Amino acid sequence: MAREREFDPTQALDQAVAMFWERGYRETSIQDLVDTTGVSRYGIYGTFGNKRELFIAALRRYAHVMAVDTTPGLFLPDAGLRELKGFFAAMLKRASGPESQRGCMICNTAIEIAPHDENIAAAVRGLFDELTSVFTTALTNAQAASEVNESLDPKATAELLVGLLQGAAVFARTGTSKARLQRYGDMVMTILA
Amino acid sequence: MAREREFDPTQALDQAVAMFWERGYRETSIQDLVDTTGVSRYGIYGTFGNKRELFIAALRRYAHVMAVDTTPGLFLPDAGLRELKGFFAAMLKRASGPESQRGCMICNTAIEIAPHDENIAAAVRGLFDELTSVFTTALTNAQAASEVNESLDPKATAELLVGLLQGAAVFARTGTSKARLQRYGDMVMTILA
DNA sequence: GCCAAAACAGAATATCCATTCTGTTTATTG
DNA sequence: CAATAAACAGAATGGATATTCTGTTTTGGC
Repeated sequence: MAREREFDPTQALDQAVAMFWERGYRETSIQDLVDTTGVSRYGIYGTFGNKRELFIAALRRYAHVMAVDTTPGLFLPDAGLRELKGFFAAMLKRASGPESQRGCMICNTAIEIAPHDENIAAAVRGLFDELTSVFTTALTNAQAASEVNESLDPKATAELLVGLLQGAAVFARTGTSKARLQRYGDMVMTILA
Repeated sequence: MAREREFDPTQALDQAVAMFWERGYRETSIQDLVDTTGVSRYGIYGTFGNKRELFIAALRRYAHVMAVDTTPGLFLPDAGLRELKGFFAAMLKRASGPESQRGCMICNTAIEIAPHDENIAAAVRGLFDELTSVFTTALTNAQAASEVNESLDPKATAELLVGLLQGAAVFARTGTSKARLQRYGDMVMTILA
């Protein structure tokens, strides 16, 4: 017995993800979100609480969409070199495309907010840990299949790969050329051989 | 024939570097700089122009101090694996210390400002290029001395190392443990062998 | 059709910020 | 010592921002 909501919260959240991802937290105002999503201030505050909570929801949504959208196979227990390659290829393809300047929202958040907000820092570390864990599994499987150099410690190598991914995200955000990013991706696979 | 300046511009710039490095551009106000440096608004605007110009001066100063302070030998034409190792060790030591949350000012700038300011993006790319060039020289020398795997392409490997350094900077900014950063540094050297 | 609950648009509030302006102080030059 | 050029402290300006508040509109149940 009330007026019904005029917007779809998930769609609005996705639009917020796009804005926060591209411009960062500080550079995205509530007014920007109102203008872009068409959602009223009332709707935003009523649905998401405040700007900080909306940002955290957007970060979670980003991580989830990224995991599911690109190479879902990587997150299965039998993932191997194929899925690892696919994941890096997908990330670098995105980093070479028209949305390249967005980089990686987790990386951007790590730099912009993590040092000033311990909760967000912990969330970012948690996301890095999850990725490390998934990479470790894939590397272990790949070594069992003799697809990856067996002298590499899987966990330490997984941590290195997460670092390499962050490096690529930084490069993407500065407008690094497609050729260079491609060379970078090739080198990542080379060191695993 | 006038009143003399009450502050040392270089010292003030170094204090500005510390603030911008730690908090970023947006989160550092002119008032913060006035309070911390003790320099009047008049002095800041008269000496450095405006906030953006001051930031660019601080970024240049940072890059210069970093190059000179840590492992100056790396920037000489006969640098080799020893200097490369020394540089990474120095960077990771800093990333493990009390100022770890600062990360790397170039990396922070790449994320926070480069996508919205093409001049700064170009400056950041230029700094990455310089580092890549220095790493390439060191890797070439190291290969000639059989200290580094000779099947690795020096330039592509140098670009990978710059990416690894950015990855470490991102980790540092999220409060990653000392042990993990140490393991990361060890892995970097492992892949060169 | 009427009422109450909830959503809407946008005004109001209280800060904060970069930059400029004003009046004052200081030191050098003549 | 007087004049002046430049530096200082801090007020003023103009604009932006997150959040709250107000008055209006909508809708489902009676």
